Amino acid sequence: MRQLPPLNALRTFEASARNGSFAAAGKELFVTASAVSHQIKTLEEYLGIKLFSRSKRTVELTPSGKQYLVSVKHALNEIEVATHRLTASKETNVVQISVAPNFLTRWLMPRMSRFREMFPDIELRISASVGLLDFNQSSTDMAVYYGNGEWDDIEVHFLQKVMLVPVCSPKLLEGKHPLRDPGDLRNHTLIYVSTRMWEWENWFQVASSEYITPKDSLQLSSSQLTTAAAQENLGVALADLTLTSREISSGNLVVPFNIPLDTRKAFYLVHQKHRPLTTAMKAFKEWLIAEIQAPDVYGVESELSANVPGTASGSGQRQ
Amino acid sequence: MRQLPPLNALRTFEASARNGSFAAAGKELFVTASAVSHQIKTLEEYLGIKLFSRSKRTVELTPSGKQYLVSVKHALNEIEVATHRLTASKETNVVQISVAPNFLTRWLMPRMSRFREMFPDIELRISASVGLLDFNQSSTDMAVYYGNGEWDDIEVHFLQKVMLVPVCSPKLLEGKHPLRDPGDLRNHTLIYVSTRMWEWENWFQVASSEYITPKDSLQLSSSQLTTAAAQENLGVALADLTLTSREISSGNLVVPFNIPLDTRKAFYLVHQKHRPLTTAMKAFKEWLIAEIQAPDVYGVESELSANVPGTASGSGQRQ
DNA sequence: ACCTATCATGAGTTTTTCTCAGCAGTCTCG
DNA sequence: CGAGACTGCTGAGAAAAACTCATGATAGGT
Repeated sequence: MRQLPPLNALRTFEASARNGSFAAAGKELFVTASAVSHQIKTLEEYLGIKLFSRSKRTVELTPSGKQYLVSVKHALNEIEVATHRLTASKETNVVQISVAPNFLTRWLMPRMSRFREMFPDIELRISASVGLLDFNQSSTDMAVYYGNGEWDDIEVHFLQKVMLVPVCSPKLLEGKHPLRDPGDLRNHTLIYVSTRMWEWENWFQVASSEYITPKDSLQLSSSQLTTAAAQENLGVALADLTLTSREISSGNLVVPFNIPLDTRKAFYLVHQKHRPLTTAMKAFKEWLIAEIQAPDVYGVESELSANVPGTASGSGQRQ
Repeated sequence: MRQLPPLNALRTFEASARNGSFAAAGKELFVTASAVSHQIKTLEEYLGIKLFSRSKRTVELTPSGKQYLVSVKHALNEIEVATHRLTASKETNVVQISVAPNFLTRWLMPRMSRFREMFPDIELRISASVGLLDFNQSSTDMAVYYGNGEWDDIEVHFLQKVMLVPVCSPKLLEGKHPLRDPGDLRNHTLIYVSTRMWEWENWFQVASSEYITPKDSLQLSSSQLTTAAAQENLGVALADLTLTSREISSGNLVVPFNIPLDTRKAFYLVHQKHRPLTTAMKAFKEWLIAEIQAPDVYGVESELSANVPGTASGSGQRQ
């Protein structure tokens, strides 16, 4: 048997806290400020704890109130999302997708137009976000995660491995410090993603070379920025081969050493378990899977051979 | 502005679903079955969706109802836990702890009496559980997790690394297939934890030996069982040195090769972020940290040398 | 100093929720 | 087979909860 507080009072509490005022909360709930005051009083009496500290003109949450609000907000939000999901037509043609930023800008965005051609009726609402999300707390339908694929309580579908290779601007190769073997990197700036400092170290291991302390190093917060920095001739970064295929084939980036580091991480398409997919969701999922298995439009593989050591300097002519 | 369904009706809905009957739900809520019926009807009208399918004598959840129930239950549970946490005296001397099974039985249990001596007033309520838990959904105060320490939104405190070494019964060494170097393991049964099949392979890598296909293999579901199986002379298992120190020093288990595999995983003490700890919680946390740093009571380190290759057969005399 | 905004409180009103009574269907057991 | 025990639905009236209004108090802005 459950022991629950007066639930309607919780709704009033949450609105009051959010608005920072009983009067404002009353307006939102279409009742008078007096009604709000009564409700809060009831709740406080039930709990035996003051949730707001009153200073005759303004109200402010007490520490207990703040703590309680977090959970109440979370719970009400879940109810709201669940109710909306239930009420919303089963056959909407809108799909809300949250995508790992790098995958979004370098893979999905360039292919969006192809999806829209195939499914002009389906509206994709895309947002970028790192890390996991709680499907019970957001109205997001599906997501593209970056990681090792080990997540609980969600349906996971493998999309694509992430293999890192060093990339740099073609100009870098024209400088006085050539890149003939991995050890030559000591004369260059290594660009790190600050949360994944170990990647360069691992790469040197794979390249059967000792880890070198680079001339300079540059730390940036995301792989998007490191790739951009490499392109701006700021040094050498580690980037995924597939995701940078456009820059490589256009000659904006070159691969001085075609030695890939297997990060053991990948991109995955995920969605809620036990949830029947709408037609639109199914269409997106199937398109994504088919598209990712299709041969690369930009033909990296063939181009790449022109950018590996030996012929690398030749590719610099374009830029 | 929020768009919430009638919240009291949700409480009734949840109780009805849980009890599988309006009458039973009524009893639980101290109202008549009629009141329950009215409430459910109101909710269904609000949603525009039937939650129960009525068959004139019994009610059953519709698919939509089932789906909705999951979220409603989750949300109400969170409210209940939060309310209870708020209401409960700030200075209770009860601490609820969820502990990884292997750590519980092999480390915490043997030391519990020491804690009780030091803090006779504090009552520990301990349960074993694998994987993560949601502190917003359970009244657990703290937990000991096994993993890589990368968890979001919780306070994490490192306790102890997990280093795996092969262990077996001393009798095994007396058999006709001695264990002189890792390759000799091909003549024995290797015991695996079924969810962590790769550990043996990694160990052979560390032991600079090729991965061998063992004579037999045995898969068990937890490291508790694999250790027990090794002790029962069923083969060779990988076990954590610290956690099996008692068995090793008592001679029930021996370490044929003192080559540890660093699993990169460890035990961590975790609790909610931003939550002020009670005195009892602080006491347990500090005791645990101090205890884990204290020199091992069973003096494994000194004993161990007697159980490594060369002198290993000698340790078999005890058992 | 005065006007306005905000909140508390208690009495009275409105709205919501609950009970009761009656009806109907179904399962059980003698 | 049929009476009795359950279970659920419904509508009307009763009970409870929620809301409004009036009043008072206090603080901030002008």
